[in-house]
Amino acid sequence: MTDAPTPSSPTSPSAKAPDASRRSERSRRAILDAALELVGETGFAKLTIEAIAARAGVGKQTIYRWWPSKAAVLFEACVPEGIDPAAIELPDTGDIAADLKTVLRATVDDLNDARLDAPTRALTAETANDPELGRALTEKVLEPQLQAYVRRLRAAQEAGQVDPDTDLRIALELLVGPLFHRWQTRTLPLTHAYADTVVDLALRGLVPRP
Amino acid sequence: MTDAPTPSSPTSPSAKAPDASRRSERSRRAILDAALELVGETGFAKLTIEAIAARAGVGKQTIYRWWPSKAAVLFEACVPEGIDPAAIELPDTGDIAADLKTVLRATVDDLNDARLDAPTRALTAETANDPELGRALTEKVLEPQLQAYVRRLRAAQEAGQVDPDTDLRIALELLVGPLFHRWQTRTLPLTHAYADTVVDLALRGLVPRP
DNA sequence: ATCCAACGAGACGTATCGTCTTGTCAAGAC
DNA sequence: GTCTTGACAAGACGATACGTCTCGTTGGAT
Repeated sequence: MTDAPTPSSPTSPSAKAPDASRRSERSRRAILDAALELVGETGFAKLTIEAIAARAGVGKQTIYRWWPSKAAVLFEACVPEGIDPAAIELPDTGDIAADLKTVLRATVDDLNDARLDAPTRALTAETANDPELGRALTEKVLEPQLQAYVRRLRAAQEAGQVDPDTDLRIALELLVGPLFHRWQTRTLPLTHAYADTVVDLALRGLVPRP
Repeated sequence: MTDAPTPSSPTSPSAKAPDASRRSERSRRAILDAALELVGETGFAKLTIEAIAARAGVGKQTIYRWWPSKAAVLFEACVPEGIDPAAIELPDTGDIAADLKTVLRATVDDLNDARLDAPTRALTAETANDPELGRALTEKVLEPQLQAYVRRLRAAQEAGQVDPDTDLRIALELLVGPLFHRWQTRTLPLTHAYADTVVDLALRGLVPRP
């Protein structure tokens, strides 16, 4: 925690400092691919660092050197690094209800996709034990998407389709919260019809009062 | 649920059938108490069967004999068996908005209570890897509460405070979904003010149209 | 061309798993 | 009152995965 490996950087909080410029991209990709394969085959609970290393044809140390946990590996495998948070944009046809239905239907499709569902559930669950992962997931994935909702809702607000006094952050949660709740609890199926109804109900609460 | 301990049932799918009538209630309580203590001290991830057994002064086999997983132990420790699902009732003062705010504020307080927060998060997370636990949690804890919401909303519907065409199951999710979303993602704090705003926004979408 | 840290491989000690064995004990059977 | 039975506490056991640590080897930086 307190020692600096290279004398040039005494402020480094972490113990060692591997040289990223010498890192093997080939090994990195093999590790991420192996992790994705294995999590699909055996699930996250049975996923082990040793199995990832074996499948990737890689020494265990190479994994431990660059990632703090198997969750971090899977996170990087699922979330491409080079996404620009500001580039995420919701459609804007001028009809807020139609646009929200389009987006929430797409979200429903994603959550029903087995390939995305398993890793997403695993990572979401792991945030309960791994606050650092939770922060990364929120910052890199969740918040950029939520901010896109806020921007779209603000446009609707300026167009007079949403009550000007409404807190858009809460408005957004009124839309995605129910979807998220059903997905997490598996109480009832996630369908396009459900997404549409949520939008209709939420919007009736968001439109300006006469 | 379906097995008979006496050898008269050869169709029992499981291997053995321990005799529940000879079970030691003393050991059972010691195990549940130890599990609760340890999960508070070290968290669910570091909770082990061996540690529970040691703390409880119990042989490991006694745990393996009666519970399938550490999650099942914690579940039983958190959820008293003798609760009547139908006995859960939301307040009904005739004012649906006030009643919902009362209940959601109480839920906020529960979720902010560290003693309840840790085990609840652990169990919720574990459902991603343990479908059986998820089913038990839904059936014994979640659904009884959600049904209480539905009953209260139906009363409001019959009193003309909620649109008669509204699907009450989705209405309920519009209320609890946002709370649940904030709790899970830890994006923003859960406050009474937030609960109130959610109720106001949701209800404006649920009131009958003029 | 040289250097050196990352690399693949895997040995190592530790921790926990879930099963199995042993002797003790209390409740029901006789 | 004695006998039988099965849960119990304790812990040995082999298996598995952890995270650290050598080993040579190798490929990118200079």
